[in-house]
Amino acid sequence: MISSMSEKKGEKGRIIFHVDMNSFYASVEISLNPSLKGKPLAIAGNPKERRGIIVTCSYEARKLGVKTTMPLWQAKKLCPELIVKAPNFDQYRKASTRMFQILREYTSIVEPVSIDEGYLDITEYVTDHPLKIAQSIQNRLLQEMNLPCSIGIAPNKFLAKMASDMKKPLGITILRKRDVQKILWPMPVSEMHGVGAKTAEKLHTIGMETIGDLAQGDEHQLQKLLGINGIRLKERANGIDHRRVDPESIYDFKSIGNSTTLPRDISSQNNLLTVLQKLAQTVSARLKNKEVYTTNIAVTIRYKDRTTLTRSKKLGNPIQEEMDIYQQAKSIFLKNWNGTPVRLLGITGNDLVDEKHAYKQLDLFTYEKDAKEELLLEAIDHLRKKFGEDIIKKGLKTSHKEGHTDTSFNKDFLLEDDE
DNA sequence: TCTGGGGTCCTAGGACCC
DNA sequence: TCTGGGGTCCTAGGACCC
Repeated sequence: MISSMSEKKGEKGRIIFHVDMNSFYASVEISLNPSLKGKPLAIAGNPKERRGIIVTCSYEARKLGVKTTMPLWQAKKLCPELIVKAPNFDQYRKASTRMFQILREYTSIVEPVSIDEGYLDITEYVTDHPLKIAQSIQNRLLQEMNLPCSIGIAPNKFLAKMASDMKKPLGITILRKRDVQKILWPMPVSEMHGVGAKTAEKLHTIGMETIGDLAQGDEHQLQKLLGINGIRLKERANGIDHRRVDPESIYDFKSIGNSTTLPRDISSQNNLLTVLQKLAQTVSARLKNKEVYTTNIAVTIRYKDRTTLTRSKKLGNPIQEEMDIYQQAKSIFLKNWNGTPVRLLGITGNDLVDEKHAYKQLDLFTYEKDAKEELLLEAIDHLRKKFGEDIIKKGLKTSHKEGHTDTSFNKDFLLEDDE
C-alpha cells in the first residue's frame, strides 16, 4: 500500500526505522540485577572523584529531577535515595552487540549510530505492516534481553529519529511526510535533531521559535546565519532528508582518541607527562585493535578555568606504537602548555590509514632515511676534501658522545635545519 | 561545589603553487 | 613594478550528538 502511493508520486518511498534504547546503561544494569527495577538508579563516573556526572538514569530517577550530565553531588542532593552505579562498558557493549544481532534478523540494512541506537531500512523486507514489524522488534528486545526501546517509523532518517523521540519509554511512532506540518511544525525549534543551544539562540535572533518557522524561513537569511547547515535544517524541517541507511559507515571511522579529566588540577610537568604516556598507551592499543595507523596527532589541554585548546600536527609517516605517539604528543604538549594547572589532557589520532597502506608509506620513509644517510656521507666526504680531516673528527667525536653510530655523524655540525 | 568521554562535520584563515 | 583568481593542504576552533 505504501509502495503504490510512492509510485504515484514518482519517487522511491522508503521505510526507515529508528530504534532507540531507553536509558540504555541503566536498563542493562537492571536486566543484570532485577532487584533494581522500579528504583531511582543512575550511572555516573567514579563517585569518589569530581568527574562523577550522571551518564544515564532510570525513569524513576528522572521523575525526581535527575538529568543526564548533572554533577553527581547535585543529583544526590535532589534525590538522597538515588542508587548510583559506575559504568560497566563491557556489559553495555555485549548487550549492544546482541541487540544489533536481533535487528539484523529483520533487514540486512542496519546502521548503528551509537552503542544504543541505529537505523534500519526495511523497505525491501516488508513482510507485514511496518507497525507489526516494529512491535515484533520491541517485544523481542524486551522479552529476550529485558531492554525497553522506542521506535520511530518514517520515510527517512530525520523523521524516524524525531518519531522515536516522541514516545518514551516503549513507544512506537509513525511519522508520515504529510503529518510534518501538523506534528512537527508546532514544536520548539530547539527540539529538532541537529539544533543545539547555539543554533537555537541564533534562530531566535531572527524570530524563529518553532520548527514551522524554520521550515518556512528565507533560505538566504538562513544561509547567512548558519552556513550550509541553515539550508539543510530548513530541508529537514520540511521533512526532506536524502541520506541513505549505510551499514558500512561504522567501518570508516575518522579518529581515535583518549582523554581524561584529572582527579585534581596538576601543574607538575613530570606528572602531566606521565598522564600523557598513559593516554598514548591507550590510543596505541586502540589503533592496533582496529588495525590502523595515524598520520596526525592532536593534543587537547583544558586548564583550570575550563578554557580548552587543541593543537595538532600532521606527520610525515604513519605511526601506531605507544612510544611514537607519546613522543609526538609530548612535543606538541611542551610547545603549547602555558605552565598553569591542567584539568584535562587528551590525545587523538586523526587521518587514519589502514595497515596495508601504512606499510607502503613506512617503506618509503625508510627509503628516504637511507637516501638521507647517503647524502650525509657524501657531505662528509665533501667537507673532508675541503677542510681536511680535523673538522670531521670533531664532528664524529661529538656524535660518539651522544651515542650515535659513526655513519650518522653529528648532524648539527653539517646541516642547519634537517632533522 | 558545577559541567565526562567518545566521536563527526563544518568553517575560516594562512601558506603555497600555478 | 603592480598584482588576479583558483585550488589544495594544514591548522584551529566551534557546534552538535550520544
